[in-house]
Amino acid sequence: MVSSYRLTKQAKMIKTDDFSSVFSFRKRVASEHLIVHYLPNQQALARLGLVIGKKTAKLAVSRNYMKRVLRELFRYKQHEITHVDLIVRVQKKFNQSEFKQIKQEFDVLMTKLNHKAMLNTQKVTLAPSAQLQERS
RNA sequence: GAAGCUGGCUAGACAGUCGCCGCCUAGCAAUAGGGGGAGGAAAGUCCGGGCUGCAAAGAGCAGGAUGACGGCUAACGGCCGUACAUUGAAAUGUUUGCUGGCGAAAGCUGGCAAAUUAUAAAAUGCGGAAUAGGGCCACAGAGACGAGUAAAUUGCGCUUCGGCGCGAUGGAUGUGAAACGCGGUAACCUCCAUCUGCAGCAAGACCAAAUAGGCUGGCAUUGGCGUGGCUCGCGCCGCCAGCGGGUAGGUUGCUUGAGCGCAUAAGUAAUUAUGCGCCUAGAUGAAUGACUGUCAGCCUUAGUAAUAAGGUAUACAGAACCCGGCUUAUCGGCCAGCUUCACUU
RNA sequence: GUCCCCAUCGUCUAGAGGCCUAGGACACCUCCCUUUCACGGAGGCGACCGGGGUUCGAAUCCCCGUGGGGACG
Repeated sequence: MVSSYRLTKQAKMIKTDDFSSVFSFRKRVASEHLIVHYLPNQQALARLGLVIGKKTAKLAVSRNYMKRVLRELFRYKQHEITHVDLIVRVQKKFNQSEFKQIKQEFDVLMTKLNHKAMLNTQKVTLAPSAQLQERS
């Protein structure tokens, strides 16, 4: 167990290529407010990308709040998540009164994802074509 | 004290745990310590500037903006003062009606309702055009700015004595406006005065990497491009269109500025001058968050009240080069001032 | 961030101050035609994005907002 709960810059996903590769992997888990896309990566940590469109919340304040909350939740859980690239999409907007529900949803999603990703990594190691796709 | 207004300030506070983004110090580094970290509107992008590039942006036209008068300002379509117009209180006054008390009566004194005038504080709006010119004015009406009509009165002339012709007058119908007053409309064109070159930090500068100096078609020094309206001027020398291909990294611009606070002086005020003190965000897939406790706040319940218990985590909303305004959104709280009325001394 | 554009029945649109109680097409509703449906015919329902201003009079002109869309190095 790593002692620090720091969120480093390496754990952030920035480039468009990363985002599109995760989306093209076409695996996801969802709850009422959130959709999480994921792709197992070769690095020693989990990486996070956030997508919150103007459609879900019109105000910049609420969009920024949602980003902060999701980043915070990821920060607490980052060492319990297997090494995947995550993209969290917000499907339905939430505010401060719904924080506890969001936290619960996030935890449930992460345990689900860990479970699924374990299965997937086994498949990936078996199938060489998926590795090729990842290298490209 | 009540009513109606105007202006300003603030935008929950404190403590703790885990984190985010710059800066400074130490360190090879990991990291550690210190200190800082959203707003009054950061918003809309409606105006005005600074700054940067285009020639130090140079001339003219076109286009655009503004418009009482005076002032303030870096500038403004902003602000302040004055004048004019419109609006503006059941608080007061006045009138009318109903009704009560006191009184022999004259009368005095209330209550309710309705109507209405004048206004206060305050809010909103503002150029000229019979005398520069053009356009438009539906319906109604004889007639919409050229002219010209029926009845009435009256003057003159003619008369077959029934009237007819010409001129003048005020008035009628209908109209937003009128019987000639050279109307109304310039938030229709235009004219007058003042201002105005264009683009915007994705401006611009530097570094690195890569591509290219390819192909096809067209025009070519009386030409083309750069200033994205035009002409001249100035600068550069191939240019334009299509096809194909390649980048879309980093540093800087980047926060000390028409800056903020206090005091004094000038001015009715906006504002200005002087002195002293202070440094107050600089992200770039975009930093301020989450949780806990106490006290405020709000809601509900109990209680005459003080208060107690429970809940809610709190308006509008997040800097992106920087300022001055305007407009729009907004839960509350505090302070100051103005007007009218009532009461006390 | 900066710079632009648009808004009219449920949909696509016409409308350059008075002819607008806003026209047309498709859609919807009712009736007729048909044994019935479709086609066709007749009628109806239904809108100027919101608020101010200019004007005698605004869908139209001016200002402020709301919503939607676009472009960039």
